[in-house]
Amino acid sequence: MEINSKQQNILDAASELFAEHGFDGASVRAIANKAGVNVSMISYYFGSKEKMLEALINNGISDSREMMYQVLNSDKSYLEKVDDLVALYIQRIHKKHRIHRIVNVEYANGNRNIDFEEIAKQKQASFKLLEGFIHDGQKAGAFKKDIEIPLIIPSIFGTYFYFYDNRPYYINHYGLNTQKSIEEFVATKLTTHIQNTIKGLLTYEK
Amino acid sequence: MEINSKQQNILDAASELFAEHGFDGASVRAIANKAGVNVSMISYYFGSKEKMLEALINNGISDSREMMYQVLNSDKSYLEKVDDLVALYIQRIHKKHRIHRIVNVEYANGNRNIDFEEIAKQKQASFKLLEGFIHDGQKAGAFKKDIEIPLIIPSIFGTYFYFYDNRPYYINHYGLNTQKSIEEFVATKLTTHIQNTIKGLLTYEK
DNA sequence: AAAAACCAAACAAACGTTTGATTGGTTTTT
DNA sequence: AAAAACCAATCAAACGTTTGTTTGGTTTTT
Repeated sequence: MEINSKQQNILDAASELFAEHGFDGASVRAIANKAGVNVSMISYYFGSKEKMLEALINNGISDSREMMYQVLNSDKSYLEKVDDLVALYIQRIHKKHRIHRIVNVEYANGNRNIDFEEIAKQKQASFKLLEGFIHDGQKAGAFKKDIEIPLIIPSIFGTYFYFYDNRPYYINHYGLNTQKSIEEFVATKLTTHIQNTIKGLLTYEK
Repeated sequence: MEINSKQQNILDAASELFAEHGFDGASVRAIANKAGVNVSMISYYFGSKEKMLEALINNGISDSREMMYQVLNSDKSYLEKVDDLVALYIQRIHKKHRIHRIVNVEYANGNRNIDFEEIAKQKQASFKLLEGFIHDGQKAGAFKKDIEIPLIIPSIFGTYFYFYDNRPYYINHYGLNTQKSIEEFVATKLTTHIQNTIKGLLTYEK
């Protein structure tokens, strides 16, 4: 499905309102209003509210394998690659945090009949890449044995999302008054924290 | 506000449906139906749907300081205390994961006018305890310097929630076919993973 | 002039809430 | 101790509003 600029306006508005209020909490009228179009345009362009959500998801998620390859095939050390990988993950998820949030919620409750197969495939492929990298690092002696690899992604993305969900608290705690200062915090302190967490996990021996 | 058994039935039903479908996605009729009461009982007992949510939250969240004291005042080593602390966190959050999920969502979007002050106070007190513990461990040389302490909680809770949100994936990956096997996985592999993550974070030197 | 884009209005369905009546049991008055 | 008053609990029905979607017609683009 190709998306023209007006359709993109609608998807952008929907993305913001879905992320903020949830699918059920964001009415088509509110979305149309925010996008500056007539309510009926949503059905006209997408068929229904639910299909609009599907279009939103399919348009928003992009493959990350290409960029992972670049990181993994550099000539840096294993631990430096961990840093780069985490930074890449956070950067990508933060850029599209609204859509990731929506996908997460809708995937978790499974109420909408949306096809998540394509996303599941990408996740699986991305995981295989990560798994191979960890195994290589273990063989090379850079990482310890006994790592629960499937739980690494939750540690990275989960930390980010929990931080983001509790933004009001951290904005107050760190004095992040502008959008820019939040961006900076994510790119620096939060990213560094997660990098240290993962490097610690991969090297920590009881 | 004191809660009788019938009111508790309603809150239990609401807890399940809110966690599954979100506040807007769970209708009062569905909740009343699940609880086996008449629709009007919700307004009758709680005043409104939103006030029921407030009662649900206030009744569900319990103070964790007492149990934290016990862990922190034991005669174990710093790293053993980290293990105990993480296990305590996960155990408590998992026991009431529905309510924690709801609180997280509603706190994040801030659409409902619910008073989160009491919860914020508990979080802050709990954080101060953790912060003191980390500082002590740093002085004792058990933990490294330069730890972003406010981000430790996101690393613990975030990992758990991301895992829980993506249950379908992990159920398939680990073959967790029964509720019991999920409970066991959370108490063993997931808890161990998070313990290792935090211990790694606290001791990892670049 | 045919096709695509757009819109105000209307639609049935679902929403949270309120209503007025009824119940069964307790308290107060006679 | 019988009669009257009272009460919380419960219910089906209806309230006004909002929901997502469709309609029929107009405007704009090709």
